[in-house]
Amino acid sequence: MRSMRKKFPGRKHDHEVCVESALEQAEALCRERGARLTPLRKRVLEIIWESHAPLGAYDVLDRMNEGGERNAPPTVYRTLDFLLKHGFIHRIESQKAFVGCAKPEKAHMAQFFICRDCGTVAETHSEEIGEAIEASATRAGFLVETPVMEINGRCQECHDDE
Amino acid sequence: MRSMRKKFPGRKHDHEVCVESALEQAEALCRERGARLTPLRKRVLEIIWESHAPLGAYDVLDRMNEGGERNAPPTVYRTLDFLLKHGFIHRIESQKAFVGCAKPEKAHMAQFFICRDCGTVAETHSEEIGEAIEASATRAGFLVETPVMEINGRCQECHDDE
DNA sequence: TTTCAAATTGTTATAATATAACACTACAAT
DNA sequence: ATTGTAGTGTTATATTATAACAATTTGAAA
Repeated sequence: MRSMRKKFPGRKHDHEVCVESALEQAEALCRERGARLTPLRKRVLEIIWESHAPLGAYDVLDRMNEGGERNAPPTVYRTLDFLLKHGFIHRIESQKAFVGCAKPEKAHMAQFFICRDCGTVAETHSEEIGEAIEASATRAGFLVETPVMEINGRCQECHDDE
Repeated sequence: MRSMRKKFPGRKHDHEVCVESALEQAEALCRERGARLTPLRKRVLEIIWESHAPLGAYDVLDRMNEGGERNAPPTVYRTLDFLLKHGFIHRIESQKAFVGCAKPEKAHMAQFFICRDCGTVAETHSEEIGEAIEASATRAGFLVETPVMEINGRCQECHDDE
């Protein structure tokens, strides 16, 4: 079944649908939670979702200010904090950059596969990895809270290209 | 077998032995590789090994300059790059900090268990986790190169303390 | 509706982390 | 001794992130 391989957001998936659905999910979750997805926050989320490659805080800021606005760093960092807190985005530690979250509805242990060529990040939620980590942690007497798993390498499309 | 639990560097393990052995290993590997463990590099490695908690670049710099020296940031960053390249230290991405490597002899996929209370980092090399990641990567058509696994939580000693 | 408290956003300044660029020195091989 | 390379010193600056406080907006109570 070829399509099973396609965990990675392909080069020509319908990205508009992808963004719209992310924004709608965020709206719905904010409504549920009594949080406010203000125009500023919605705009930042939209900017981050413009691609599946992580975007640095100052890149987001530049995009926000393209129309001549004068937003300053604290504005973007505060907004990113809000989006992080609600699980709408993730921070990719190894890149100091932010990417949309594919499963914002509940906190979860995620793995990020990051392609060094195209920069695309795919998020997975493997039970198997989760269990392996728990097992390893237990042996060390360790209580897992927030694991960071960023697996750098090359995606199918990029190594097909050579 | 109680001692099996002790993957974590305990509060009272013999840390001098720990540091000395790390320095000796680095010396030996440099000899093998025709690399030079200069006094500067040795000193930085020693500083990083002073504890099992990761140390920021500027903390290292401060330690280097305690005797009135005037080393500047590029000096420490260059030295850290050398130590990273040879696998003598790791960078903990989620903390922008550096910690000694327990297995410098060859490149390896490692997991870091990081205690949020005492800051201690324990390095493990679980086959099981490695295999789970490879399996997940294969399903996504992904070629793993350098995974970053930083598992934040609490170590045994710290949650025993409450 | 008015008013108030809390949340959000704006603004200025600065902290913390990291690198570029170029000068100088030490060392090892001829 | 000469010379090329690796290592170190030095100055300046880039990049990422936050502190502190002011102004504004908002939603709900009075």
